[in-house]
Amino acid sequence: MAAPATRKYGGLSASQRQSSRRTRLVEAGLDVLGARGLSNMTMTAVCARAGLTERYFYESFRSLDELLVAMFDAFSVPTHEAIDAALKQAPADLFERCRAAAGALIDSLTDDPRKARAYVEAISSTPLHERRAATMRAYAEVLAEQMRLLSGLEADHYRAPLRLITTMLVGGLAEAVSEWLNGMLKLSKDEVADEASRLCVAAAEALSRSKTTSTAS
Amino acid sequence: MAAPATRKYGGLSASQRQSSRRTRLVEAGLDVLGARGLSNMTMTAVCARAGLTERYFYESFRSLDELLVAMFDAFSVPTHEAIDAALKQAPADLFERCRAAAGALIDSLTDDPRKARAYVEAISSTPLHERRAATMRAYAEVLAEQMRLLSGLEADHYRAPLRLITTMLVGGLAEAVSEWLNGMLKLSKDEVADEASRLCVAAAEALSRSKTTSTAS
DNA sequence: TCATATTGACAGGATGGTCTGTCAGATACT
DNA sequence: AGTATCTGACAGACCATCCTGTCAATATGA
Repeated sequence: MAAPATRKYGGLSASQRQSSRRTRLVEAGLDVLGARGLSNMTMTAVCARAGLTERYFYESFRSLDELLVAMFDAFSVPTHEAIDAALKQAPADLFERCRAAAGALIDSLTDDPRKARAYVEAISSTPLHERRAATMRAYAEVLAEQMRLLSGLEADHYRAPLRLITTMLVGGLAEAVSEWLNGMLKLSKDEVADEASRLCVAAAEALSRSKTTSTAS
Repeated sequence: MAAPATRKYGGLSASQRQSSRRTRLVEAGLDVLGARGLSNMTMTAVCARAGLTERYFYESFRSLDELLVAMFDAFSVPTHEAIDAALKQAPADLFERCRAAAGALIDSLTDDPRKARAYVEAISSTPLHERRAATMRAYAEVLAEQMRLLSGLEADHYRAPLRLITTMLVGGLAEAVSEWLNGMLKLSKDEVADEASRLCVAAAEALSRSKTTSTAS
């Protein structure tokens, strides 16, 4: 009985239309999450906001959690790219590189007010919490890499402590940004990035000092 | 019509019985949260676990969120007390005091396996997230106090940066403990506490160095 | 032993959200 | 224009949970 059909519509192919709907749902999700909070973010509300029927929800996502993950990626991926780009341009100095990365992170997170709200609210979702943990681990690894390269922490016995320290620094920055977004920290963007980067440098120095017995290679 | 009645039952007064039920609900909440996760923690499940009818749930709590907050307090209060006690005994040295506090925190969190699970899961709840934020602020303030006293950071212009740094350190420790509980960090309890405390000392030193121009009092 | 408080069990309505199905109207290909 | 596809609107079944009410069984004090 002929091909399973796939016709142009509104000048768009079937897959274009589908991915456009998906995008609309993700955007609507950000709107709803920002405006009404996570507990009021239901499929019904998201679909209404997107101007789509619930039927189309299942076309792109199997559950709200899947949408949540897609929303997270929608702003965590660009953020990650911004950080990568900033790092590529920064000079080979630990403080400068931390500054560049932290600045890129904060800028990326604050360029869309919805992101800020989502970033804070998002933690209150179990699947997102896991996603967030994975992202944090990745950032911690990037930071560890920088420290290894720029502070001579190559030795193997640094691995575990370095991992702990970078986890703390990255987690700490996340917490600080969260507090800053809530208006609890009376500092400018730049000051936040500055202080955080200084702490990274101090941490690297402390680490290289603490095991000084076997580092004079 | 006599008095509104209040009779002993099982050797307990009315208020004793009520508070006992409340305790049972909190305990059951910890069990359910630990065993089945936050999304499966419903009133029905908690009541079943507690061996109480849903009617009694409303006697002590108006909503699941209220129970969640009570559960949080049930282990955050003892933890806070443990930290206070540890700080009282510790010598007047920043590293030692950080070590004592961090050790007390970790010990308190790991003495009951349910706490650990709850600590990780708990973040995925909006009301708890706020509670957590308040607790973190309190811990950050305690740490800031220690730094001020023991590292000569009394000057007023330290306030904002110090607050940022302590927020990062406390938030970082929380993240690290969370990762450690997940088995992502191959370190012993003591090593975690040691490294974290060392980072606190390094942070204090960096802070006092960075504004050295006006500190030579 | 009797009366009354207290309890646990259960029933069931109310609510809110998830899904699936139908259908008329709009759009595009021939 | 005619036909087939695609779309959005709606209806409503289904389900889980919340929450309240009733009631018999039990424990207590008099």
